[in-house]
Amino acid sequence: MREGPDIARIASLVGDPARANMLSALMGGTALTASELALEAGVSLPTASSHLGKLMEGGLLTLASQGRHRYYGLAGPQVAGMIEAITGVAAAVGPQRVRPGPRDAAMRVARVCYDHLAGEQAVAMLDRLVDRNLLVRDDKEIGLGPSAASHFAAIGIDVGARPRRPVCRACLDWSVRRSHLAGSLGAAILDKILAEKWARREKDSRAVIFSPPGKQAFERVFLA
Amino acid sequence: MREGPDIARIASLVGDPARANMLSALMGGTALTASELALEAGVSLPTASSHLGKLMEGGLLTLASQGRHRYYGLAGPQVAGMIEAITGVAAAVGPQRVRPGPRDAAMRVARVCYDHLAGEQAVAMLDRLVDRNLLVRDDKEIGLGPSAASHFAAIGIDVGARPRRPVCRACLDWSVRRSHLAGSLGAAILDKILAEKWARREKDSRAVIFSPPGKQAFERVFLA
DNA sequence: TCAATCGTTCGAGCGCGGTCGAAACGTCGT
DNA sequence: ACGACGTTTCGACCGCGCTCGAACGATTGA
Repeated sequence: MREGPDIARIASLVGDPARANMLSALMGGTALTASELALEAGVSLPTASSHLGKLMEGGLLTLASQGRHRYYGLAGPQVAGMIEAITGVAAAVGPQRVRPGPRDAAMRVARVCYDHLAGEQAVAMLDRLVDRNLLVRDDKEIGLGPSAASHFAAIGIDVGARPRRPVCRACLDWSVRRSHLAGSLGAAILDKILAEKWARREKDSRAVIFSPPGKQAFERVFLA
Repeated sequence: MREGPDIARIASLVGDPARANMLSALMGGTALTASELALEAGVSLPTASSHLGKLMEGGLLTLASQGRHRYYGLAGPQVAGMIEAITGVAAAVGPQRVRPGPRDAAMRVARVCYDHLAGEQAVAMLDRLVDRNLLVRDDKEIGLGPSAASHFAAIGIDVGARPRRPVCRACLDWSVRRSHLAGSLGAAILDKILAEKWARREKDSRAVIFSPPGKQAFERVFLA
């Protein structure tokens, strides 16, 4: 009998199919209402509410009440990272009769991870940004290079704009097994990609689909 | 209803207290027998056997039969990483009435992570090895510096000895939130620390306790 | 103030899965 | 060959927790 952090308690929260579906849905990064999550999980509203209560009590979710709507979101990057880690094991261990359908292929190329871009494109982007010395890596921590502020400002991203959270952060990619860029800069870049309509989000999925011209624009700006 | 990797299936495996205890025990890195794991989890032998069967079926464990003993071990680093991630969330989210007892403090300083050293000491060690250019970091991947082979050979570690797995690898530390050194070199260093009796393993725990002279020796060799 | 919508709480049903004792199986000592 | 030990299988018990319908609470807009 060993003690320490109660890992079973956390894991069992994720272990219920309905709750797992809710958490997966929230990995999209946008906070959702109880009704939306009930639909997503395929359970009735009372059942969903009960699950949400448990996830809240477990500290995995945050709640923002706006009028009669109550928006649930992931509690933070650490929780998102855990979900990614579990997803990675599930994907590695369970290719049992689950062929990698077209949607999975799209997910591998580019997808939303909490609030930033993940997948092959995102990993390649971070590599290039480091190569170009716009970012400098030191372990999980990523710093801004000397010319970062002016460079990003030129494409409409103010790296000093959001004080609250670290500007850059590494986040491990479950499909590529290497890091991609998280943090407020990662979030801002995803915002830009969607705002410029370089890519659109697949309905009911985390997949991000680039249009052909959008892909070129993205590569010109971030993979050059 | 979303599909994709069956995260609930994996999480629910970890979600049972008995199985969680077994997995935590296996995070010590050494493979254990069914009886030992039953004792560790506080359940009867038949119950433990049932749990082990499920963990095997889920792909989280490997099995090595040696005579009438059957040794169970974690299936790989990815599984170990997932456990660490869950542990991190549990530790962050559940400081509810669980004060950081003396054992926890020791765990934070140095502990075994699968097969290598983790904790503050391990994080500091990786930092220093990189500073001294004995190792070079590139994302999760860590390479050997130019003088690495001769340096480590001088202290009795052959970095080319184990072909199977990557020599170096970064592993995220749940207490410090930065990376420490995994891979065969990480394992070899832990072996040396224990072989030289610089430190001993706490009974029934992952904690690694340095003796005062052992700590000095360790710091002279790896933190100089 | 009343109706409409969103969400939670209550109560009861019920099935899945954890639990253990007893027995069967397999391997190793002598 | 036999007995001892480690492990798995079988069968039965039992309770936790998921589930939903119905009722209650909350917030908004007319």
